[in-house]
Amino acid sequence: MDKQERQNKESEILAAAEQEFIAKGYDGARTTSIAQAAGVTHAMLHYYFRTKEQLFERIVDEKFRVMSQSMLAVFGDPNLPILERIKGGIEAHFDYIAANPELPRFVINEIITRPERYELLHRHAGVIVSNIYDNLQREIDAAAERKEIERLDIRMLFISIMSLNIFTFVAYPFMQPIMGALMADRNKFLEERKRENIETIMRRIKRQ
Amino acid sequence: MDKQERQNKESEILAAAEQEFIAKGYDGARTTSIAQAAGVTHAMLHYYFRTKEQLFERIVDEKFRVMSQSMLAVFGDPNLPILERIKGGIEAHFDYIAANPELPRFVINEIITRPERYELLHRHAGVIVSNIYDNLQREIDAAAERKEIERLDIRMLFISIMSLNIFTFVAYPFMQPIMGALMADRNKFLEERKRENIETIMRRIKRQ
DNA sequence: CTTTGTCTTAACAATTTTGTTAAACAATCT
DNA sequence: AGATTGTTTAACAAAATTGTTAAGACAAAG
Repeated sequence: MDKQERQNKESEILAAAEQEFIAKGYDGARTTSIAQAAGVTHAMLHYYFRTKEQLFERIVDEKFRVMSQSMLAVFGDPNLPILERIKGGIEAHFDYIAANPELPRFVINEIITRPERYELLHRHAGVIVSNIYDNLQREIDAAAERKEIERLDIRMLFISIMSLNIFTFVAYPFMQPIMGALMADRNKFLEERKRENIETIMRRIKRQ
Repeated sequence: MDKQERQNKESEILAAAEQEFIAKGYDGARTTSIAQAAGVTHAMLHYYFRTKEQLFERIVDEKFRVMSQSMLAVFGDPNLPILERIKGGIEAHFDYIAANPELPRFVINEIITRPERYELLHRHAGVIVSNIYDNLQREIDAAAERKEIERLDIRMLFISIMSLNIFTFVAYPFMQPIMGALMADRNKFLEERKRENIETIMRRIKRQ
């Protein structure tokens, strides 16, 4: 067996584990199911990753990283003028979540059911928060001073953007059947929803 | 043993089960832990509720009902003028979730990890959606015709309101430590956040 | 005060699930 | 080839967890 095949097996287990853990959570996931889905015996899974716990950590670390990146995306391109920058940030964040629609729910659940892991995202996110303060808040204050936009707390805006973008995906499965035609075509709905989120935030920002 | 004591035991088990299921999910919950928290032997738990599954269903049914009610609250008091009505709806919904902050996450998880139960909320929520259409959309259209507010799809507005209100609570545990002073005092933050959500939606509605 | 049905306990059974091990097997290096 | 190293398999062990049962305690009703 050559190296490529081995790595292949490892990554097949990881892929199967990701699916299983995201779909069923840590407690609901079964190492035997993961092994079966990956096409290996369950002894092999333990050979490669030792324990369920360790396998899970591999997935969680990866997902926390992606989640942190998605949050960074909200802050957009610093070279653009403030309104363009925020608009681009919303769009980038939306697209990021669209590419990983199950990410937020997984991460939030993980944090709530196992708070000890908290700190990992905390460390990642700590950097983000510094960014918000040191850069964007100043810029917003300046623009507000020039009467271009409303005076506001970037953290509140950040929460609003995350709310609007993330909820769309987290709640999709249970909103879809009660929304009729609006959500029947997923791609069309997501396009409309993205526009709606941008519009909502832009109106919150612009001076009336 | 009289009836009251019996009912007491039953409701103690239910209370303990609610806590455990919400905190750890179905798979993570342990019937022995529930029994212990309720102060009964685990055989008693099985005597009263037969299986873990049946005990869980009792909790889920209750939570689905509360969730449906909270969604209805969004539509506010039909006797008020449209802007007042929507503002009141946002506020009522926010307060509803504030009183049951773990409800949305629990319900969404339940639906996603066990889609077969889907239909329950679907049936409940179907009624809601009829309400939206037959009443509020008409009223909004009329107000838009009179140039009082923007023309918009009530379903999109509904999603936005739910997003802003629910995300606040679902994400609280992982936003709190990265938000510093803003979220340090929970009650103060929730008040500010409620105002912010109302402001955000009102600006989306009002004609510019 | 006996009968009836309900409640309680403790021990146990069945199953599921994670994890281990020893031996077979394959690949690689000298 | 022979030794060494790493991989795979099948069977097994250990633990946890849900659920059952038999025997008896207890309260309520006749």
